[in-house]
Amino acid sequence: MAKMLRGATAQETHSAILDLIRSSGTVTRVDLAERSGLTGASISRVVKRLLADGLIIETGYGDPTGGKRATLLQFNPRARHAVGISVDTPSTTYVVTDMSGRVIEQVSSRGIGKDAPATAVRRITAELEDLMVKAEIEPSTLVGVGVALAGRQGRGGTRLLRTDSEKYAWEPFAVRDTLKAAIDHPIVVENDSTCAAIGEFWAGKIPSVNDFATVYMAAGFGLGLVTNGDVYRGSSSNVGEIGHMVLDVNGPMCWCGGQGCLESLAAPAAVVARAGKDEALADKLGLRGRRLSVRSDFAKIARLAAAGDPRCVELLEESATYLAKALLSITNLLDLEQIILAGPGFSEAGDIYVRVAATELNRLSFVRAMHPTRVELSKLGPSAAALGAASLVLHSQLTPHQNSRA
Amino acid sequence: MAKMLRGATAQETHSAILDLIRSSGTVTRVDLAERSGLTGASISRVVKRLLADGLIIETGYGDPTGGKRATLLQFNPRARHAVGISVDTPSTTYVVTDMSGRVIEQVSSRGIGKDAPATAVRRITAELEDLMVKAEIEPSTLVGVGVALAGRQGRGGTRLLRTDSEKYAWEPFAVRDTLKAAIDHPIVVENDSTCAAIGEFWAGKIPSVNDFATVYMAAGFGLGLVTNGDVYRGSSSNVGEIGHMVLDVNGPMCWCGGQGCLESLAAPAAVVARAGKDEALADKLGLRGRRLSVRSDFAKIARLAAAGDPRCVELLEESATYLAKALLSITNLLDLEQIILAGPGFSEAGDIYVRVAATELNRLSFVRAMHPTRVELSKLGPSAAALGAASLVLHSQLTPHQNSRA
DNA sequence: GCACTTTAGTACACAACGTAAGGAAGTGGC
DNA sequence: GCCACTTCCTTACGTTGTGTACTAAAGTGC
Repeated sequence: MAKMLRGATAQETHSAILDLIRSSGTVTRVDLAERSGLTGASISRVVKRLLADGLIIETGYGDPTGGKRATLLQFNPRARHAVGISVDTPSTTYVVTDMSGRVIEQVSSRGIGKDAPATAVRRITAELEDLMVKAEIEPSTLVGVGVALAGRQGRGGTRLLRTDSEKYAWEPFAVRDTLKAAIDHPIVVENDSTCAAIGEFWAGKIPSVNDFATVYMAAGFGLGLVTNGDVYRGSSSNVGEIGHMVLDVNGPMCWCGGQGCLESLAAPAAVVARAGKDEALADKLGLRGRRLSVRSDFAKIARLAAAGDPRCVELLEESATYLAKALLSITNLLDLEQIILAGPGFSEAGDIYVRVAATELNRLSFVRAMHPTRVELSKLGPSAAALGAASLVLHSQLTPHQNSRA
Repeated sequence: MAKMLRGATAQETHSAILDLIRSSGTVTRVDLAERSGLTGASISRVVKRLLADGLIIETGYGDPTGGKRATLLQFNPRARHAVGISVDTPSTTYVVTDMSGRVIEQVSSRGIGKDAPATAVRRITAELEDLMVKAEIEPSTLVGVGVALAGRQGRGGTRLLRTDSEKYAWEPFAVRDTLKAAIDHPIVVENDSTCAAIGEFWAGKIPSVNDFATVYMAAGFGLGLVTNGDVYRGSSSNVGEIGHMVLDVNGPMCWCGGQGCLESLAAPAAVVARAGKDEALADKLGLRGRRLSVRSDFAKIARLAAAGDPRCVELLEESATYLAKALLSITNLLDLEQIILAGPGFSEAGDIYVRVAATELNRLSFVRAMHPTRVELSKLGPSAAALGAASLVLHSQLTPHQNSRA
């Protein structure tokens, strides 16, 4: 057991106040005192320091209320920067953000495909350095680098789940140490769904909800959890493997060895497979006689559904119904107030998933009598994971908890 | 937002150190300094205070190690007491414990049955006062009273789920305020599965696992979560409603409105119903032509199964398999290290459930490559919830977090 | 213009922890 | 038996961060 006790250090108080300023937009010192529970005197001291560090700025005076007008304080997003990288099979996305989570620069390159881990990491390192130069980021203003990937934390470090249409393999993937050696900044590695969750919390400005989940759909499903405003990691940082929740004990076999898993019933591959069995639809989509990427076929179906094609809508509603059942179970289990749908899988026809899930939750959730459970699409778009990875870094810098092995 | 910042107050530090002493059995001041991260000087101060309060005692000297021998410190469990009450339809259980969670006095009375809430609470209050006198508890040594019940926290306070064989009803049940008026001590109300979880953590001495769940089976299923050594409550203290997890999307209708819920497939009522359809078994159990308590019939089946009756074993294995699927989903979702089965439902043939669940988790869980997920029966017996309610009070007293609205 | 309000900052007290130093109790060498 | 050394524990004092009380600054309204 390392250090287990520590008073509210300057560091913690400073970041807590900074976080208050950030999330409030524009505030006065008096507001801060009220909301933080600290006295005006303490706020004065902390604010003085934050101003000196350039992390906040004074931006004028508030409306008169019968006395001296208050000085308005604002977060200064451009004082520091963060980088987020989403590593996935079809593509790698790099994002540079300021401290408000706003994207300053964004670059995509080809995914890691079938590259050996060492090769892939080397390329990522090089591309990251190029990006830093291109975005003209003063190295001293870089808070850290976050990496989102479809992987898990194992005993021997990070392991990546590589999906190759039909094949699934876990591979060791030492991103952290390699990047650490190349650039002298904190590196945080986290799985993509967790990144999406924290990104939503941070950049998506979830309105005052502290317990929510983000469902991330790419090749499969993942769930990221934010509880009490902090990432929930579980006993070994492998939270959120919902792809293999059992939804039909007598259902079809899944590659994981189970039966009736969410993934085998509702993931893009399942939808595409069903489409392939429908001759008319398969012709329409050009599926016959070839083997293309599941993800692009799924995107095609989703686009047709969004355009109103009844058969495609039906296919997605089927997938959405399975997902809704899983979300119902999860909501009952964790008493969630809000669920966000994020990731490339929802980018074309996420509305269908939102509608089906919201209906199901309002009809059957156990907590619906106490509070509603909202279901919404992510506003971050397909780069939610990369943006989330950057947010994770911001989060560790701007919130008082020490929440990452950085 | 109330107070959000505060340094490690004396209160917090004292309880953290006290908790260290309790969980260590016998320690020296030097041990405490090492494990807490505090310096010897600070430990001296805190220990002096704990000794003065009678919460710990000096019990001799350690082995010589080439210098002055260390003074051994021990937790003094009898310095304070806690009361736990489990409120359920068939019976009410009262437990008085010392601070180590050891039961000093235990009393059962008839359950609340069909009593009106006000009547039931009045009786509970009276019985509690009798118990206090009988157990000869000095009021000043009582830390507080914990209440476990199959209910939820609603907008209007606690609500109780009353099961009457076939009928289910939510009733307002103002335990807290009524008890508060009768005795001048902190009252903590929590649902039975959460109580069982924290009781297991506290009195069951879970060996150094901080993330685990307790499944509580009575009339239905509930799940209590302990994460980072603290109770996880979710957004409105209604965590753990696993009874209506969807396990079979095409399964039988459930009273909740859903289909294929865990409860309708695996709860005691489902097992008894299946037994009733087996003519030979129904005769053997004396089920025919009468309508008795589901719980006592289930207990009878479980006893026969424990004795080896093949048909009864089969019935319980079926129920256990459904539960195992639910636990598999939950383990994948939350990355659990340990699952404890507790409550009256497991008291006769819990072994069968343990065996089936452990097999399933080791075969299919996603985290099994990283760490095993152990499944064990509670060592607390059928009064797990009551003991847990008492533990909840101890927990709030002995751990540095303020974790209950007491 | 003067009383009052509200904001912001200063001076000092208090609480909790760390550092440094020393006393207390024991071991082992000569 | 004396002395050097080790380990445990306490006391005295410094540091840090917060609260309280007071004051200065800036504005409003009769």
